[in-house]
This record gives sequence, structure tokens and C-alpha cells, in this order.
Amino acid sequence: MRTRNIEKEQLVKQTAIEMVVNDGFEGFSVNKLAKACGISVATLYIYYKDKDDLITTIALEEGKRMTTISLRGFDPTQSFTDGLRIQWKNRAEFMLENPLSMCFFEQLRTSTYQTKVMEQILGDFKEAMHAFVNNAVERGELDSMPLEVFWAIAYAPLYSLLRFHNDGRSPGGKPFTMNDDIMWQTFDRVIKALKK
Amino acid sequence: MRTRNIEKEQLVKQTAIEMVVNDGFEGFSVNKLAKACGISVATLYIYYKDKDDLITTIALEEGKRMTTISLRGFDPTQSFTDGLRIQWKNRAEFMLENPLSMCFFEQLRTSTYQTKVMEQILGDFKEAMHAFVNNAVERGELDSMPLEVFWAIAYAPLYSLLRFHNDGRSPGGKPFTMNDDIMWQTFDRVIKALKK
DNA sequence: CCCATAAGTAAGCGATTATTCACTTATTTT
DNA sequence: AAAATAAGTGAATAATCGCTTACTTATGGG
Repeated sequence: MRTRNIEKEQLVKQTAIEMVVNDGFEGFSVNKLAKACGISVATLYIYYKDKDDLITTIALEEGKRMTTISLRGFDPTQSFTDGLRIQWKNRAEFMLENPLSMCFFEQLRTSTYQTKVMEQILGDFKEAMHAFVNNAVERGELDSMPLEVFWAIAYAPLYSLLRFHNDGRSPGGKPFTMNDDIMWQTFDRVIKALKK
Repeated sequence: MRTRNIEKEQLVKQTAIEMVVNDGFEGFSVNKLAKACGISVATLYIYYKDKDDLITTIALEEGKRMTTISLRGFDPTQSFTDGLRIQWKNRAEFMLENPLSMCFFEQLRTSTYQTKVMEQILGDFKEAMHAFVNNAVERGELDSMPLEVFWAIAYAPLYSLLRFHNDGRSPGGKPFTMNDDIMWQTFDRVIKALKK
């Protein structure tokens, strides 16, 4: 039998992400995707069951890549400051090296695919984070607080900075590029807000 | 001459927002909107120049409503803690009372309408915020810091909580309803992170 | 009252949507 | 070399897209 062209498959995935990032899901179509890849639209239906399957499969693959990197070197039993610092480092690293992926996830999060995809992607993640916070509270490093409050203070500021960086402008409308100094300065303040 | 049906116009606006919130811009179409409102699609083209004009006009109206409420009782010269507290109160109040509007803005922010609409909406806002931060720094209440850092710490946690509330679930996947206690507990930590 | 005029509509335009089908091409196995 | 089979395609489907046109309806000023 004829062998499948792996490069074409990768091209489809990359191009699909670019299309969604540039024009949103409203501007995405399988016909346009096929044309942009220089293949027949019918070929897409060999790779994927339908449009929905195409999006969710690509999202899940990309999500797995992200969670793997984000949990690298992370251990729920390590000290609170160390654990959170690694989380910030990993997440920032992934987002800065894969700005397209970051934009793609933002599109997913605010789309109808949200419940279908994001919960699966963030599954392992949430579990590890829950254990991590509980350990820190038990050791007395952290006040007990609702998980939503922890999440809002510990991670929302990081993602806010990353979004400014990705949009290329600050809240004042001026150009903005994230750097280590700004990031760790923010991290220190977040620690101050969380620790006893 | 025949008089315009104001109720129909309001119905169009409300229904358009609901459609975008429920199905995203990908699921929004002028034909569906007209059908949902029980009017002819041609009538929409009396109210609005085209689809783009429909979205941007509605977005700008809704945005004006939000910024007006958010700046109510706010004065860039007042003390840092008081000013930020009023901001949190106003923004939370609007978002909790207008969950549909909040979702609509989230769709706008992550859509191709972003640059066209969000900058106009947030214009006055950013100006007031800039003056407010500068004053607080001059009075010595606040460390000087990049505006992005301020924004990330001062507001990102609030919006994070509001999103959890709106989605109806916490980061752990459990049901979540925002209340005053959780909100002001978070506020206190944010103040701790920002003040000298 | 009546008519000028804006409000409102039914029907349909060409373009694009997701998906399918009958078909050809390339490669592995025998 | 030939048979078997998956990979890949061009052209078409019905449905829906944004938008227009030719037309009818309702109402305020004369």
C-alpha cells in the first residue's frame, strides 16, 4: 500500500493553527485549509473524521505538549516558593517559545470547543496543583484559601504579562516586550501576596 | 413617515449579544439573527450598514455602558487603596449584573474585532488609570513599577475570579459562586503585593 | 384625509460552507 | 510483474453565508 506523507500531515496541523490564530474560528474553513496546504480537501477527511475532529485532535496534541513541558521538574511536594517558581519558569518558557500555541489556546478557551477540549488538557495539571497547594498549607507556608483565590493570585498575573507580551503592547498602548526582570519582579510580589 | 420600532432594535441588540456569547462569532450570522428576532434580514441592513457595523456599533454601545459604570465615583487623585477598591467594586458589580456583557467582551477581545473596538472602549479607562498610578507613586504609597506589572497584579486576579464565577466552576472543576468574602480577601492580598 | 417617505419585507443573488463520491496514484506484498 | 490496498484527488453536493433588489406597509405633516 501507499505510505502516508507525514510532512503533509504536519503542514496541515501547523497551517490550521496559524489560520485559527490569525482569523479566529470564524475565519477558519476546511476548504481554505486544504487550499493553503496545497492538498485536496478530501485528503483532510482521510486524516480526520470531520472538522470537529480536526480541531479537537490538533488541540489535544498541542495541549499534551504544553502540559508536559509545564510539569517538567515540578513536584507537588517541593517547597511552595520553589514549586511556584518552576511553574512560572516552565509556563513562561513554553508561551514565549510557542506564541502561536498560546494564541491558539486562547481561541480554544473562548470557543465552543472549550468544554470539549480544555478540561482534558488541564486535567493532570489541576490535580498536581491541588496536591501542591495542600502540601504547602499543611507545612504552614501558605494560608489556607479557596483554590480559586490561589489560582487568581498565583497565575493570572503571569498570563496577563504574557498576553501583553504577545499582543506586543502594554495597557498604556505602548510597545511591550516581556523580560526576566519584569517577570521575576512580578513573581516576588505574587509570593508576598500569598505567603503568611 | 412610518416610525421606527425601538423595541425591535433593542431586541436585535440583545439577541445578537446572546448569539455571539452562546456560539461565538463563528456561530453568528445575520440570517440567523434576523430569523431569531422574527424580522427580515433586510431590516437589519436598515439599522446597520453591514455585519461589521452591526457588531462594532453594538460593542461600542455596550462598552460605553461598562466604562461609565466602572469609573463611577472614581477619582485619579484619591488614595491608592480607596481608588483601587472602588475600581474592583464597580467592575465586579457590572460583570456580576451583566454576565452576558462580560462574555461578549471576552469574545470581542479574542476576535478580529479586537483592535477595531477594544481600544476605543478602553481609551478613557487607561488614561484615568495611568494618572491614578502616577499619583500613588508620587505620594509614596506605591513602589514605582512598569504599568504592565501594576495591571497584571491589580486587575488580572479580579478578572480571573469573575471568569470562574461566570463559567460556574473553580479551577478544581467544582461549582463556584463568587461572593464578597472571597473577593475582598483577594483584594487584601493584591494590596499587600502592591504597597510598599 | 391623503400622500410623501421612511420602515419593513419576500425572494433571491453569487460566493462559500462542510462533506461526499467516483476515481487515480503510489507502494508494499506476493 | 501483478495484485491488493491505502493515499490522495477533482468535482460536485445541499445548505448556508453576507447582502441586494423590487416591492408593500404604516404613519406624521400638509
